[in-house]
Amino acid sequence: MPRQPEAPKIGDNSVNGAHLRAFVERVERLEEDKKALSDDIKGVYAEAKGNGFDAKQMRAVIRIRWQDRDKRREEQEVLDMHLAALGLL
Amino acid sequence: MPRQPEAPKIGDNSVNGAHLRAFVERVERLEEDKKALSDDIKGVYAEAKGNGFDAKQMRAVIRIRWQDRDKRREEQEVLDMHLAALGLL
Amino acid sequence: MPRQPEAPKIGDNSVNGAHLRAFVERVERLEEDKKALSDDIKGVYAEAKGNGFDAKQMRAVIRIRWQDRDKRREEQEVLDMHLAALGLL
Amino acid sequence: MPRQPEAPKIGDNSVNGAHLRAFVERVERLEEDKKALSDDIKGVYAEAKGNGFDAKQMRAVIRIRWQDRDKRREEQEVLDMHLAALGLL
DNA sequence: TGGACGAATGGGCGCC
DNA sequence: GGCGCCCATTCGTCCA
Repeated sequence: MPRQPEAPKIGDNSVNGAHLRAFVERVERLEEDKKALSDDIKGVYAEAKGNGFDAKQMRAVIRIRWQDRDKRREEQEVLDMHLAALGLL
Repeated sequence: MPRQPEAPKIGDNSVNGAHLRAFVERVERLEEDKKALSDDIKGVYAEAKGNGFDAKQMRAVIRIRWQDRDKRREEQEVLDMHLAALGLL
Repeated sequence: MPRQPEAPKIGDNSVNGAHLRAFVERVERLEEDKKALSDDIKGVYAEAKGNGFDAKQMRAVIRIRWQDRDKRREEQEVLDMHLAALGLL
Repeated sequence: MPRQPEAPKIGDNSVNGAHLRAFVERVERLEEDKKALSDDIKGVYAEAKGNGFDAKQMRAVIRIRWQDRDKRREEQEVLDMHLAALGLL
């Protein structure tokens, strides 16, 4: 018998609601922080623009650097997989 | 003559580069924090799921509450405008 | 007066319907071809698996090679942008 | 003794590598074709849009027709099974 | 207003 | 055979 997560039960409404509310509020709080960071980032771009830099260029640079990091990590993974496949890890 | 921000000049390369680098790194730092928050949010959804709540529903709830807040604020603004128009504010 | 694309007019129903149908059928045909390719790809992975290769590893390799190509293209773009910013392009 | 596919052996590296490379390139080729088709599909949607049709609606239509086709096929299968059960097929 | 970006949904896949 | 993860596509939002 598949044990799906308990559906909300009558009688548990209030406690359940409180539980749900807590989760919802945690998410909302985090989302607010996230939005604040987004605004900060925009601010930095605006400041950079005021100093003669182009946002498009900056984004391109950042993307490259990001890809570099990702690529390094992934290459490491591939290497590990190959080593593991050879029984050397 | 409209004074648009100075384009990068040859000869300023090093100082300019340092300047650009600073902006780039500030953005990258903020982006990392933002990503961390995104992950936290996912964590909360996962935890909620483990307690029998559905992420999709939660998102719907959060969207509604968000709209409500916006609506309230807007209504407050309208009210303030009316009061101001009546010289009561 | 903003000229938004003509809304379907009463009386044009049949011609309009024929027009829409033509677009829909073109998309459907292309989607079928695409699905066929997806199946081919699965076939190749299956064949490779039959020869002792692991799909996960292959995917990792392909992803890396793909990133390489992308990265090259993007770096070229960044270079072009920098050159353009210096008035050298 | 169950003959599971040979794991890559040390000493077979080069031939193995060539083999793997062949599979990888076949996949990459197919993926490119697939991407080309995706782009074609986008092109059709763009063209339709230019003729006043909405992509979202078109997608809905296509989805419905797809489901219909599936349903028809399934019903046909059921019918065939019944006919076969009656020795009429 | 169209394009770019991030988030969200749905489907495919392997694991248990 | 169900479950959770991962990827592809799609949808909404923001900026130019």
